[in-house]
Amino acid sequence: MVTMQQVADHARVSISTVSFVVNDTKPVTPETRERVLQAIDALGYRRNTMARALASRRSHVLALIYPLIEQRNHHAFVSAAATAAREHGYSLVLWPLHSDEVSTEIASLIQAGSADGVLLMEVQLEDERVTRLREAEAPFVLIGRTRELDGIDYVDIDFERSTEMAVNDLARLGHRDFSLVLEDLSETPLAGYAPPLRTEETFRAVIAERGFNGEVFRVPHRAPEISALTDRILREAPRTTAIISMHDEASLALVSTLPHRGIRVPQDMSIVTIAMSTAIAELMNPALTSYEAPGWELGRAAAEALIARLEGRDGPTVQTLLACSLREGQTVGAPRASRSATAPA
Amino acid sequence: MVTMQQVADHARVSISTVSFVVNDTKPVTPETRERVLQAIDALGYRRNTMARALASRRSHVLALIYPLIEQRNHHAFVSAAATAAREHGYSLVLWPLHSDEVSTEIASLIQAGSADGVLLMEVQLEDERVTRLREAEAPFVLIGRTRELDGIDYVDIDFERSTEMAVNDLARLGHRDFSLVLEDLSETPLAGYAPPLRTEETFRAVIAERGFNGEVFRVPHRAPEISALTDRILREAPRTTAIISMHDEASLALVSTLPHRGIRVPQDMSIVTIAMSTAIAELMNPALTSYEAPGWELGRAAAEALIARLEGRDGPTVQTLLACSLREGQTVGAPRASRSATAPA
DNA sequence: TTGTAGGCGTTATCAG
DNA sequence: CTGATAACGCCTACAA
Repeated sequence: MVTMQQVADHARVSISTVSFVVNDTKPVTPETRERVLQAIDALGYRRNTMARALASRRSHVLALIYPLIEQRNHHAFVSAAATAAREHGYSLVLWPLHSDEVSTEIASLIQAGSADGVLLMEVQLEDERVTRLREAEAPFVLIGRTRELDGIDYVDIDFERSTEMAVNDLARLGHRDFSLVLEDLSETPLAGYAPPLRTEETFRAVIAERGFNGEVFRVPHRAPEISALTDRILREAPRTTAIISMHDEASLALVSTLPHRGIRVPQDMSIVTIAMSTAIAELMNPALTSYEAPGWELGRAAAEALIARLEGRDGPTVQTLLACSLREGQTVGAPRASRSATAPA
Repeated sequence: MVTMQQVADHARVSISTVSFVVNDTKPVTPETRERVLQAIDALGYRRNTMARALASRRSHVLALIYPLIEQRNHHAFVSAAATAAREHGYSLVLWPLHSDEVSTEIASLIQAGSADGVLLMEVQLEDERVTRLREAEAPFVLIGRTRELDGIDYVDIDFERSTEMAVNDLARLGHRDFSLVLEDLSETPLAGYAPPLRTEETFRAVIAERGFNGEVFRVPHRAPEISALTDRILREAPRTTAIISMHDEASLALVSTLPHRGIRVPQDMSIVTIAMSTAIAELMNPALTSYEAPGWELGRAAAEALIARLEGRDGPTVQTLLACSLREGQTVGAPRASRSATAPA
């Protein structure tokens, strides 16, 4: 391993001069700088990450804490965060965390100096991890939102706006009778997960405001309930002409099952999904129209917000909301003029 | 921040003694140990990661290098690797790497002491990154296999065996006429990606050995080609009664398109997919029968192999192959006794 | 503009 | 079994 001292010797300067040019922290004459640079090049010097971290008290590591639930598509998000981090000279470590370790592990991560800051995903409305992070005075950025948001940095999907867009886009085509499909997380560790709650709330508000009809279906993550959904909607909300779904599995099931009930998509029923991975939506036949989650942008925004916080401790609170963007598919059309109840097969 | 020295003072021992109990590196009298432990507890001491790394010359970090291609489902794999790492006192950092940075970045990662070892995924048959890693004498484990494997640690899916299983399972039901669908990566950065190559080779061998008929279809990752696949198979390999697919998008397209051609799945055509994310397979209607990739096991095995290599530099080469496991769906059945060509719609 | 020297918090070697 | 003490490689006042 090549050390700074060796570079200094080779360039016939002192070790601090090397440090100055490496970190660009103090002015150095062009000639000296050049000599140093050449020495660095000649010797193949790399400044030691750990020594730097120790001396500067900054690890240049961001920890991404995520639960091991893993049903969703966090891929774009994680990649984007890692990429952005690296572009800024940071690295991203994955910190899988079971719910029962939260209290102990989360503070120690920072106290041990393993990371400078924390990215927290799958945030719940009331989230113990946030409490712990504040207690530990750890710099952090949420991906998602807690209920209480005073002075908290976060980036999140704008579910409110996305839901509104979905209803409005469909209304523009003439739809008046909606069904909303959500994941029922009530019996899972994600019980307090905000997106379905926010979406439902917004849905009800928009529906009420515009005088539409809207039914809400909460569907757990179990095969039987998912399979039964199609018939359930046809039975319990027979007037439905448009389904808005935030339940990936249910969306797919609907698209592939409705035709078997004699209901054509989109002629007899429109379907849109919110925040689904487009990769999957596009694979369906017909391709699902979806409001795509801005995963990549969120990941980047989160990492950059955290770095900004780390580098300028004072800055204003970052509270970024990004709406989903419409990805046209083939599951949306105008409602049939005169369709009423359609009997299940 | 609480330091070892403070703990030592509090426990009225020397700093080295604290180190001995913290690291369990030398025998200490139960009483002294107890005093130290209590001091640690009382002060809330955490040993500083960076100082330890510097002094011990071991960062306890594993770097997961992955390309930004991202079409696959690496989630289980990454989570498992991160989890296993943490269980062993390591952490996993994500190191996104564009192909043009390979030569410079890969060595510096180790030389800078940012990580002790490297996990490399999406390995190609000839992979420059492997060359670089060897040059840098960086400890590494592949997820995947290069052509040359002497003394190289790797874990990989046993595509050969998985393919064989698929053909044999189908043959047992009476199938004799197969089509194999693969991703055509020839124009992509993954051109030398081994799985499709190994699978094709095995497929041809098994087919030949057992005297079956088999056609191979290479399908790029573009919508038109994927949509056209169904008709292409019906046209070019009309006798096919069973399709084996290692192309996720194509698998989905086949399942949802064949019925529109008057071909029922599985009565008229069986379909199995290899190495697809089960999560998706199960969403289809009918649910895809699939040979599921052991993502979680691979991730864990890879991390543990690397750690073993780091801790006992000498150990034997780890070369682990894990076959996919059958996940029954509803897309496989016996072939129709007397089906011949079926005309495209 | 450049150099000197004292940490940063641990580990690890050697005495005792 | 316990304690000094010298690294580890770099950063950063402070001095020159």
